[in-house]
Amino acid sequence: MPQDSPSPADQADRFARAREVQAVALLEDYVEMIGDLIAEMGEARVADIAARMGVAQPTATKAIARLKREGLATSRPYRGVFLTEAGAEMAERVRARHRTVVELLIAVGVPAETAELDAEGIEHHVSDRTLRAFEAFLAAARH
Amino acid sequence: MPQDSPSPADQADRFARAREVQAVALLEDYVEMIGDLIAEMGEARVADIAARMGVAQPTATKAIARLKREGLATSRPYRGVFLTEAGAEMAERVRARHRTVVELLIAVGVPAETAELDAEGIEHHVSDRTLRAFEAFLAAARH
DNA sequence: GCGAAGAAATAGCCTATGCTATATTTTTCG
DNA sequence: CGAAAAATATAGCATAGGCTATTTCTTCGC
Repeated sequence: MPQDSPSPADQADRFARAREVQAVALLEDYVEMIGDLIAEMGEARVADIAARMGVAQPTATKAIARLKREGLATSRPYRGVFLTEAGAEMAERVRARHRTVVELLIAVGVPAETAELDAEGIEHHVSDRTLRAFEAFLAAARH
Repeated sequence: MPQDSPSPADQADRFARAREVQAVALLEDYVEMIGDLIAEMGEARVADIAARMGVAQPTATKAIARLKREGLATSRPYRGVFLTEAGAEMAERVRARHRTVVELLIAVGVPAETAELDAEGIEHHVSDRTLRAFEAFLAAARH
């Protein structure tokens, strides 16, 4: 039997947090990818964004509209997509977190390929507190 | 520059997998919770399920309808909810995975409370391969 | 400079997951 | 036993995120 079963309210809070995280996860993925595309190719086109996200082009267009609504990106019709300052900041944070999660997984014995695959979903749920613990663990592991 | 940047197709596959995972995550959460409720209280009522999930009662009813559609649970109007064999099996698997994820997080230095909070979202993205790595790591850590 | 090709936007549809408000059924108790 | 209370179901709505089909705009090449 679990000796520390949480109260229903606590548990509800946990699920509520997981739901909130999930709501921003997509934004994070798009923002990071747009940052990648700009870094690699000089610009982020809707078609490339859609291809990398593995979605149809109108789906990407709709997501970009949401990014604009949330102040993370800008774009003009038939032109490329750009990140706002807030968007670029988010992209950098997400990229760093992704790297740390992959490294942590590898450090505890997950094969590199699997680590990449699982990190894509896991990273969004890694809180700042947990991220710091991961960094400390990795620093210690590196002596 | 990232020396191992994945092909757009590979990356799209990763996102596709993350999306699939997310689609079953809710089912897993409900099934696990229904299992908990039956174990603790002898039965799982819609109102209790809703309270623990932190959602309105009709939302829980709708989710239960989906569980029934997917062959994971059964129920009759105005009566409790029960798990099918498949549902019970899923509940056990999810519960074990949850425990392992929490333990792993704690083992790498995450505070217990934070571990519980983050595990709620992380667990769904932990593949079998990664779960086995976690178990091996924990076994080694315990000597 | 103009027509074809390509890229992006728009229209319209679907499912999942939330919600509130309201009906219905069951349970409880005076 | 019958009415009030509690539990559950249903109706109806919203948003997010998918899709295909179609329109509109830009770009390219002759």
